[in-house]
Amino acid sequence: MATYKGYILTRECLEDGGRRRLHFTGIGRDGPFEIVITNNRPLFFIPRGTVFPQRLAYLERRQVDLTDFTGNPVDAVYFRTQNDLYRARDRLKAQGTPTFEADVRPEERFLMERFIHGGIEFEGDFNRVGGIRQFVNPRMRAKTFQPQFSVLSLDIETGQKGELYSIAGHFQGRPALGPHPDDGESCDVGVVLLLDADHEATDPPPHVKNGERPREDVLLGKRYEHLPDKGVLFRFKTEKKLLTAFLSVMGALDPDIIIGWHVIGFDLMFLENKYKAWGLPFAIGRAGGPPRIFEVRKGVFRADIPGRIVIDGPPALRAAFYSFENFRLETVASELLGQGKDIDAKTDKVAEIERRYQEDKKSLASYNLQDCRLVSGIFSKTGLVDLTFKRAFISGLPMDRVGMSVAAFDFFMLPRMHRHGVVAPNVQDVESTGSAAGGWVFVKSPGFYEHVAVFDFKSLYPSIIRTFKIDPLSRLRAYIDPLDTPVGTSFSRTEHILPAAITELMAKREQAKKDKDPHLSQAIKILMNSFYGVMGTPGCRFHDHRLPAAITGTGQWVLKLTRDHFEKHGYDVLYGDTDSVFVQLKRGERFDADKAVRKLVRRINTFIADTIKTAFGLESHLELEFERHFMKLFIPALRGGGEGAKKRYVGLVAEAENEELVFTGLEFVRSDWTRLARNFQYDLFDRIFHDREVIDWIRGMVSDIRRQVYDDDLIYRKRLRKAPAEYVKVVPPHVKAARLLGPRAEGLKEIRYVMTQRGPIPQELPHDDLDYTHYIEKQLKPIADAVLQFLGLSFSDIVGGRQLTLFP
DNA sequence: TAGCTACGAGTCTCCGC
DNA sequence: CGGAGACTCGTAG
Repeated sequence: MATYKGYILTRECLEDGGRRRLHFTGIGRDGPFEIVITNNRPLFFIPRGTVFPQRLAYLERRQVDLTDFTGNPVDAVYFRTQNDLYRARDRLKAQGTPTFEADVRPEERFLMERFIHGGIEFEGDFNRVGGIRQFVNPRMRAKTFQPQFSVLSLDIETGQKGELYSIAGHFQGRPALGPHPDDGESCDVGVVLLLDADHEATDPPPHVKNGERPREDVLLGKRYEHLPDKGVLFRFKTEKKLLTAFLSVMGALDPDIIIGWHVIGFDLMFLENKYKAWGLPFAIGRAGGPPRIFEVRKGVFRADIPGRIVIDGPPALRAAFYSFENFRLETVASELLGQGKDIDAKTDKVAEIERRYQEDKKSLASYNLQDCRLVSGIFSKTGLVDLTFKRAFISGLPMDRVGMSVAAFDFFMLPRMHRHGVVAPNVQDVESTGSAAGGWVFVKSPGFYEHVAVFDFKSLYPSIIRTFKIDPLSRLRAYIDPLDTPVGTSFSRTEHILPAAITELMAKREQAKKDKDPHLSQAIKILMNSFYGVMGTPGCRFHDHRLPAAITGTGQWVLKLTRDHFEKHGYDVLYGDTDSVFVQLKRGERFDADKAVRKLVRRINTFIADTIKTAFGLESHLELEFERHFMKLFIPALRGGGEGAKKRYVGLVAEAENEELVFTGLEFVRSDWTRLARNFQYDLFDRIFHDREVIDWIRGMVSDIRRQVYDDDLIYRKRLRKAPAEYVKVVPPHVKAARLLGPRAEGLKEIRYVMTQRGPIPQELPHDDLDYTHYIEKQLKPIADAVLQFLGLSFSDIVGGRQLTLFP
C-alpha cells in the first residue's frame, strides 16, 4: 500500500437502494482521484432514557460521554442509511423527543471530526474506475496540500431562438491530454467549438465513453483552424456533434475548476437543457458524471459537478469585497484589466452576435474566446482562485461554499464541542433568544477641523472574544471559574474554545502578512469577523444573543474607556464609530505627528490592559492602532438640525507628495446619487480644503446644467429589491420609472432613470424634457448647503433665490 | 443549501387642520 | 397644507 497526498475538491453522500457511501473527489500530484467511504454510519444523538417509537429502524444505540446544552446526557444512535436517520428523526419529533445534530451532513461530519480542511494524506490501494484512481476506505488524515489547479474559463454564445452558436474555453494548467500529454507540462490554450451548418465540417473529436480516457489528442487534431492567441477552432455541422465534441474536450482538458461569468445560471443551465433536448448525457464531470445544477435562492445558482469546482466571477468578486459600478463583464474587465470587449457596450450585443454568426462566424468564435480570456484575466488579476482556496483552507468548507458563515462555524465548533463533551441542537430547534445591540457611534459637533488623528482597534470583536473568553462553551460552563463581562453576562475563565482559535488565527495572519500572502491574511480576517455575526442568528445552532451582546457591549465599554482616557488627557475626541476614535491633535503635536501618535497608542494600550487586568483579572488582547492623519476634516450636521451626523465625513489626507480626499457615507460614495452630484461634492470639497474660490464656480455649474453641459451625468441608479408591482405601500420615484417599462421591467434588479418635467422616466425611454430645476434643487443644493452653512454662505444666496423658485 | 447592528436621506402617504 | 411617520435604499463598521 502506498501513501498519497491530495486535495479534496468535492464531497457528497450518495445513497441508492439502501447502499450508502461518502464520496470525495480530489486531485493529487498524480492527477485526479476519488475516495469512497463505505464503512461510515450516520448518527444523531437523543436524550438518554428516551423510549424509541415502535419499528424504528436503527443499527445501534450507544451510551456516549456527551451531554446536550443543558447538561443532560445523550445517547448516540447509528443508522444504516441517511433515509433511515431522517425517518427516525421525524418520528421522534412527532412523539416530542428532540434529536441532536441530526441535520449535520455526514460527509461534512466525516471531514470536520478529522480536522480535514481539504488537504489529506491517505494510504490504500486503488482501482481505475472511469479512468480515475478510486480508493475504497483508505486510511485518511489531514495534511496540508496546495495543488496546482487547472482552470477552464467557459463561455457560450447563443442565438435569439435558443440555438447554441458556440462553446469556448480558455484553459490554463496541466491537461489530461493536450499539446504535451506525456511530459505533463502546463499549457495555455483556447478552444472554440462552433456551429456551422454550411462549412465543410471537421470530424468531431472522438466521444469519451464512460469509463474510458480519450485516446486522441483533441487539441492537436488534424482539422482545425487557428484563432489569434493560441486559439483553435473546430466547426460542427449540427448542435449534436458540437455537444458531443464538447464532452471530449472536457475529458481531454479535465479541468479542476470551471470559471465564468454567470456560468452556472446561464451557460451550464443552457447546456444542460441542450443535452437533454438532444438526448445526450451531460457528462462533463470527472469520469463522465453529470452535474446537478439548481437555483439556491432567486438568482443564486449552484452547480455540483463530480470532481470539479465551479467558481462564478460576480459572486466571487462580491464575496471578496470588490465593488464596481455594475458587474457586467465589460465593466469589470475594463476596470481591472483596462480593456473592454470586442463588442463594446454601446452596440446591441445580441444583434452583433447575430450579425457575426450570419456574416463572419470566425469573428464570433474569436469574440467568444476573448470573453473567456477576459474572465481568466479577471481571476488572475484578483487571485480569486487562490483567495477561494485560502478561504476553504482556513474554514474547512469546499471551495464553492466558502461564503457560508454558519457552515464554517459548525465545521470549526462541532468537533471541538464534542471533545468538551457537548452536542448541539438541530438548527430547526433553535429559537431566537433576543437581539443584541451593536456598535456605539458618537459625534461631538459638526463643522471643520484640522489635524485629526484616527485610531482604531485592530480586529476589535475577535480581540474581545479572545480577551473575555466569549464563546458558546464558556457560556454553558459559566459556573466554572466565572468572569463577568462589562455588560454583566458571565463566562468561564477556563472552559472555552474560540479564544485559543483566535489566538492561533491572529498569529497565522501575522505570519501570512510577513510571508506576503494577502489572500491567506484576508481569508483569516473574514473568518474571524464572521464568528460574532453567526452567534447572533437563530440560523446557527450555537445561537445565544447573550454572546454577541457581550461582544458588542464590551466593545462599547472599550470605546468609551478609550474616549474618556483621551479626554482626561485634554484631547478633543470628535467622533467614533464602533472601534475607532477621531482625536484632535494638540498644537505642539502637529509637526511631529508620527511621534505623537506612537506615544498615544502606547499609552492607551497600556491603560486598557491595566484596566482590564485590575477590573477582570484578564490579559488584554486589545490593540489600538494609528490609522490615519486627516490634515482637514469636515463633519456635516444632520439635514434636519444642528447635531452632527454619524457615519458621514470627508477628510483630506496628505502623506509626503500624495494627497487624497476620503469620503465616508456622503453622497460621493452613494451609488443612488447622480454623477453630477458626486462630482460636484468632490470638486466642492477639493476647492474648500484648498481655500479656493467656490461662489463663481457654483454659479457656473448651475448655468452649465441649464446649458445642457451635464446631461450625461443626470442619471439616477437604484436597485429594485422587489418586482415593481409589489411596491404597494409607497411608490418611490425609481419604482414609478420602472413601471413605465411595463413588461420590460420583468426581473429587473436595477433601474436607471432621469427626472423630467413629466417625472421620473427610465433612461432608455425618450426624455428631451429634463427637469434641470430638479437637479439644481435636489442634487446640488443639499450637498452645497451642508458645507456652505459652515462658511456663512447659502446656495440660494449664491445662485439667486428667484432662479430656483420660479419655473422656467 | 439563513453572519450582525447603526444610521441618514429622500420621498411618499396619511392625518388633522 | 404641513408635519409625522413609514418605507426604501445604500452605507459604515
